Amino acid sequence: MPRLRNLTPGPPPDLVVRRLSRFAALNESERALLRSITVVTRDVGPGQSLVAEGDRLDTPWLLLAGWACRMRGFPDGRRQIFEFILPGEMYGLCLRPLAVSLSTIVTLTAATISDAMPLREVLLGRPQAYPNLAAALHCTAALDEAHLLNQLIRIGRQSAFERLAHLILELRERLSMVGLAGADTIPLPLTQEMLADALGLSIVHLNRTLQQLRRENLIAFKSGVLRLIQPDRLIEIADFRPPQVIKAAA
Amino acid sequence: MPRLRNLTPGPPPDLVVRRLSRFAALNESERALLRSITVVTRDVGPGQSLVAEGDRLDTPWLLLAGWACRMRGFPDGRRQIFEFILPGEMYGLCLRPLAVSLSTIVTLTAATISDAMPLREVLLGRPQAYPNLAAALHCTAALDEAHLLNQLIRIGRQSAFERLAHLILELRERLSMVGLAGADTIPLPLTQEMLADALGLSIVHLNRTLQQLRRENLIAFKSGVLRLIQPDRLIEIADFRPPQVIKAAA
DNA sequence: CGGGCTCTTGACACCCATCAAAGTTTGTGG
DNA sequence: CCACAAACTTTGATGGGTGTCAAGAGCCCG
Repeated sequence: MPRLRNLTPGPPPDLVVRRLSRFAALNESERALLRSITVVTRDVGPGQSLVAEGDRLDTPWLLLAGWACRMRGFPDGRRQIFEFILPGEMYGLCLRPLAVSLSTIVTLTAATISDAMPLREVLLGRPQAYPNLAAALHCTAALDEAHLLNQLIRIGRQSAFERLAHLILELRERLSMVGLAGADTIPLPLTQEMLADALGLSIVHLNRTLQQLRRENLIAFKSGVLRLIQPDRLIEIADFRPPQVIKAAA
Repeated sequence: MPRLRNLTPGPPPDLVVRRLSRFAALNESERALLRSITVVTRDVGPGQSLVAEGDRLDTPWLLLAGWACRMRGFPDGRRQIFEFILPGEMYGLCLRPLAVSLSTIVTLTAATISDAMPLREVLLGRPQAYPNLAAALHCTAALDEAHLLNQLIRIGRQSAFERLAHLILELRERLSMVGLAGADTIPLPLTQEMLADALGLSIVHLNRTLQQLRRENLIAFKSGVLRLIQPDRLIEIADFRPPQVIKAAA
């Protein structure tokens, strides 16, 4: 059980509403539905499995606080993190009937989750009753896929230096959607091992790459807070392009 | 325009029916619907773009013959292939409304395609009229996702040797679903550059890795046909596990 | 105050990319 | 049908990016 600072503490604000509002303007009943979901919450420690490979994907969940990831492990201990799940994001939602999870979902830090079953009803049962919410949920699904492709690009065709820069920029963008990113600063409550497992690098090399970014005065990273000193240069280095997920018309 | 042998020629048999029948037992009207789709076809040369990044994903297509891929390119010429699209498989199907393609789809060989718009109707309009077909289509979507995760595992955490073995096994499994794989042989109409772009390797290194597999008497590969000499050893080397996509109940 | 984790550093080996050039196959046109 | 050109494959040499091993330093928690 790794020790981890919990850097997204405090009363869970309207992270989810704030995030989904980026995709579509939600009306009052839609916001109320979302808030009703986040009333009952559950706290989970770090390193806990939330969904196992093979589990039925019949219940969506909201991650209200803390970080998690989708991953898969090898028999020999290697593991690959497919994508991070950030505060305010959703997991376990799949519109296909009888869908089964192809990956394990585990918390990386202490976390707070809540059952979001009503959102499944919204999408499958009566989307027309919550049109904007349905559109927003579709957008988040599209973003998920975009993040997976980003991962492939990073790992397949970028150097360690480029990879790390690219991931940092993606995390900044996603955190800013829920209001957790400062002007040039983001919370990053991950160990270097977790970053390495996501980027397909060894721990040692990730550490050196991190230092290279520091040495070139591109970032600062201390006690779970990362500062982007020259975001524009990072964008250039990583060839970072924000995803083309179109905001659905109202 | 690369020169490429077209190794999946001849009259397009019931590839699609055969493949989807693996996932659910199709009734006669479902099979008839599928066959009606494949009557009107279009031939496309190699290297042709079928879907561009940003295109609306409102029309599904069937690839009746030839190979294609989903990919993304860098400004400097690097490119990453996300997944191959094999004969009998589908592309451009997305159930989300207003969905937009996040990748480019291009043919790798000469190919034959057909418009599969009716399948979209089946899923969105009246799935209960074609229950088995709908279930089968959901399975193919799940498989697609499994292949993406396979890619990430390969590229992120496997050596070149393991990667290539793993990809070969995945291709064998997929080709056998449409009846294109022999007992221990599969068609592989790809240049080494294409394989390299999929596996995140350089052409030269892919070539050497291929030779290593040959030298260790694991495969033979000549003029577009690959023979798996010791499939079991390949499975061991690559830690290959067939996807957990459950066959939906009838 | 002690014991795990985590981060950092150094040394070293090897996997893989790059550059360059020769060899081979395939398709095309005369 | 042959000859040529283009694309593809193979090979060698070399350098650099990353992984591995090992050990020490820092940090947080009990």
